[in-house]
Amino acid sequence: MELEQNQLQKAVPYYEQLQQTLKTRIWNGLYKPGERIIEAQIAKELSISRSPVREAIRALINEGLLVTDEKSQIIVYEPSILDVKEIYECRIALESAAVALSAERITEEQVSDLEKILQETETAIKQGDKEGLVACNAKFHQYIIICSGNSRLKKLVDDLQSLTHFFRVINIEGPNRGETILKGHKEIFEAIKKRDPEQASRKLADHTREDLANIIQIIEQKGER
Amino acid sequence: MELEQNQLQKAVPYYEQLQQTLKTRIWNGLYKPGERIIEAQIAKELSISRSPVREAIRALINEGLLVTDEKSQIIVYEPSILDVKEIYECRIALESAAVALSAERITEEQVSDLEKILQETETAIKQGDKEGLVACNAKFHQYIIICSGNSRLKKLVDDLQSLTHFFRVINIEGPNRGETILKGHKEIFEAIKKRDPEQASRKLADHTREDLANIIQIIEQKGER
DNA sequence: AATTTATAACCTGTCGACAGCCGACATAAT
DNA sequence: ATTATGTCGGCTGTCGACAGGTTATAAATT
Repeated sequence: MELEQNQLQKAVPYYEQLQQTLKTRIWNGLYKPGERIIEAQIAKELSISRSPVREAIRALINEGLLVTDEKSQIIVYEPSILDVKEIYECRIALESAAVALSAERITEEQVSDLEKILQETETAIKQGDKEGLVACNAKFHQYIIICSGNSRLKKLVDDLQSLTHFFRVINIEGPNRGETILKGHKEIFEAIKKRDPEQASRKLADHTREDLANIIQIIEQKGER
Repeated sequence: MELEQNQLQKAVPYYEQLQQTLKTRIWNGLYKPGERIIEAQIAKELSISRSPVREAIRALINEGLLVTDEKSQIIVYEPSILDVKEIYECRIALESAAVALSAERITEEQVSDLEKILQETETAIKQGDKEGLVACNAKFHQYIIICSGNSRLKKLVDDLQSLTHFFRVINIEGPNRGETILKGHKEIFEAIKKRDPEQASRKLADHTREDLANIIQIIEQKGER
């Protein structure tokens, strides 16, 4: 039967589950940016000991979603404009290199997978499905990295991913964002399909810089109110 | 008086000290690649409890110097040729982006700092000081990242740094390596000095690819014996 | 001798406890 | 009233202990 698991999985340790839990709590704004996080408090809330909580927190610090201040207190990551710029510079460095590799190495099958993602994106836009759009956006970028065939590159991008998530959510705000993003993706896709690393790389960098500009504008706009 | 410290420093926690200790042990080959590492064992050896050891190990896993296998056993990182290639692709992506930024943003003072590093390198070569050469090489690359002014970019490169260390040591083996490396660095330096991001980026990528080719050759050579 | 079974040794994930440090609040001194 | 002193509570870093799952070792069976 379909539901059957063909292989038992070892119990997922608390600290891993917790890492996921905390991550979504942060993403969903349950913990506010700048808010202090306390090991013992979370441990008590979930009726587990501090050890797994500690490990989960350490992992999230590595992901950048939590930050330690001078007094080794732990607070939730607070995006700043400077930081957005830095993160996007990193993404451009990593992803434009990745897409160049992908354009060289991608298989026919992967090309059609990519195309499928673009179609999904189109559907999401038509239905006004914002969450779906964010997901498709992430999926497109992620799949390109996978096609590069470099697992370390993928890991580096994934590490940035937790932070990028914030901005992806912001990024779909603004006039005609869905269409603009899709257009950018299509151009990147075409360059990959033509196996033109140089162009793919440039298109991706342009596209990402455009995202960045949009995000900054929205943040500044919000700040004014 | 001069010796007076104007500010007390908080004690460095065990887990941080230990992280450093373990790192150098791995670098120095005290723990062999592929060798298994056991929390309790290290804890006992150093007469501390498992908690700080655990945290140090987790940190090193993040750096890539330790790896968990399927049974969540912990073993020392084992460089492979595929891996070297992947890591160097990542370095090229990150560092060539960084050097482009540096060429745009570098200050006069930083330019002369960089030049000083090149002079040190020259001295190290003349004196046949291999360790000094490795250090200078690392210093040069690192300082370029700093000049880019992007702290996240720096962190990403630093993360790779722990692994890169292995290969830097290998890289100075081979005929005329010191001179070749220095020549590459000088070219990069000149491009930065001219504030030519495009050229700096290209020179760095070429230089790094050359390092990679050399490293691979040496590794393969060793394998044959 | 080869294979199975039964123990024993080991390791990781988790727990509860304690010490030292820091800040908050309260109380005392000028 | 303001500054100084003292106490309390909270939080992090560290400790030792235990449970459950694995692996290795030794005994038993064929």
